Amino acid sequence: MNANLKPLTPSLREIRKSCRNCSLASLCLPRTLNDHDLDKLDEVIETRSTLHKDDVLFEQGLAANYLYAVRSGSIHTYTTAKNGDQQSLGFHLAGELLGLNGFDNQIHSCSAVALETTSVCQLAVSDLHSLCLRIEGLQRQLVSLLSDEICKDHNMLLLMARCNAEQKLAKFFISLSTRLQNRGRSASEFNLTMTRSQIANYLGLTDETVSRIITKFRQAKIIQADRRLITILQPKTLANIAENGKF
Amino acid sequence: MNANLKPLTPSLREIRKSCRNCSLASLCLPRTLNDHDLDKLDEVIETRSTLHKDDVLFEQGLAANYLYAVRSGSIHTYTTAKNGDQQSLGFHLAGELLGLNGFDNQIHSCSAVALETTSVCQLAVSDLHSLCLRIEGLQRQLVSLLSDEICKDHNMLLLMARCNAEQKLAKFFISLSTRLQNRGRSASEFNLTMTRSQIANYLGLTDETVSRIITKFRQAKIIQADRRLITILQPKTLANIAENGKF
DNA sequence: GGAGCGAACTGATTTATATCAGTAAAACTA
DNA sequence: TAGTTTTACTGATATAAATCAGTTCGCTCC
Repeated sequence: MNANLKPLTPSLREIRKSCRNCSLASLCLPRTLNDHDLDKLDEVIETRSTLHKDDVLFEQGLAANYLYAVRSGSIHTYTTAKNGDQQSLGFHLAGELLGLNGFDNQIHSCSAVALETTSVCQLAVSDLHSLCLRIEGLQRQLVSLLSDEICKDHNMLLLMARCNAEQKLAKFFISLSTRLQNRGRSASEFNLTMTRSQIANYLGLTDETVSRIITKFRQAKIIQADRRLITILQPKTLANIAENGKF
Repeated sequence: MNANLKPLTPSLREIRKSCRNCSLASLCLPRTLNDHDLDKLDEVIETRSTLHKDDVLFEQGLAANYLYAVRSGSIHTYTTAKNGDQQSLGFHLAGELLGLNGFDNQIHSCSAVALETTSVCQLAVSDLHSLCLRIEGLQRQLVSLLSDEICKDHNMLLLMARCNAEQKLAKFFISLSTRLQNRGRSASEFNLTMTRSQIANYLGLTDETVSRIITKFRQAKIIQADRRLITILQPKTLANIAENGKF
């Protein structure tokens, strides 16, 4: 192959600098942006070098200057209390944003760590603010995103306070399944990138309880669970458990 | 007294239309606003007629067109799940904002009801968006507010998942005390505007547990609690319980 | 290819909180 | 002001999930 020919797949450099070519654009970008606006965005969005498992994206207590979008892989966020207690806050999949808390040159209120080999885009908060003044509708989009995040947190509070362990796990699997499906992945079969302990912490349970519920679901043939590989066999039953807390 | 003299206290009409005269301005307005900017804000901020106990400010499922600030009194927000489960999301005191979720002409994801006679200011979301374009720094302030709200929710998740009943109550009293103090009220003595049931729901507990913990605190002389009137006798012990979960 | 290690699972037991079942005292209301 | 309702509290009991104590299964790494 002639080295002078433009390669069929875009070069790394081109990927780096083009939101237009990114398969995630429809997920993380405002729908209303025109070509000109996209160029403006492209100017300020950077791609971090690849993160490996356990690499830190940002750390609680340090300055929060960027908004991040997961391109591929997955990121775990968690907060640490004064007394050392840790609380998992979320698992962010490809196409999802993070860094929405601790905005505006403030300080990160949680840490973010890669669960696997992961690539992220980042956008300086200061750039974002000036872009909002130049791109019609971007401000509303941003406020909308933040507002959505608050709604998600409220749902999580409902889950924490009012759901039993089975409901929590059912809702967790459904959420993963739905989000993966929206990203064109299988809704019924997927690999978990987090440990049982991390799931337990996220749901306000212990490892043992998570294990037991998974076993219970497996025995009832609602899911298959071979280590990290999950297959949802009865989505309707799972949805029913998520609603009513028993089966 | 001559009726033609300007009254010393501003008329109701003046209060209604002037953020500058509002004692809450320093709490709910951006610090950086100059006189001219304040005039712009005054143009679009409205005051709702007084709400009485149990009056609905907004309802889950309906269009969310306003951002609200509590002028006096207190507001309870809660969300209702599909299966009818209710989860209390917060108690909003004078000077605090609400309506930060379900922004941008979306739909309210929670309901808001007055806990007592309450007066609120409201600002149309559409006005807010155009103001952001006209007032330097307001956009950052708004994003910052939303971002703070997310941090608060994350703290609440930590409380739900990792705190025992005593810790939850201790943190609840400390939060109220701190917020009231910031508003110039007593940090050690205050009247609750919510029932034990509402507190219990908010903290993910039952009424009985809340009653028992309050009794325990009272017997340990950490607080006095005469029905809704709370006096904090040992703030340090309370802070210690909030940290460590036992005393 | 076996040692070592962490992750996942399982069983026995404990415990914190929920649930059930009331009482008492405010707070309405007629 | 008597009657009713709501709110707060208390005791007895039940239970879901935590804790404690392992075992087993995959990996990683010499």
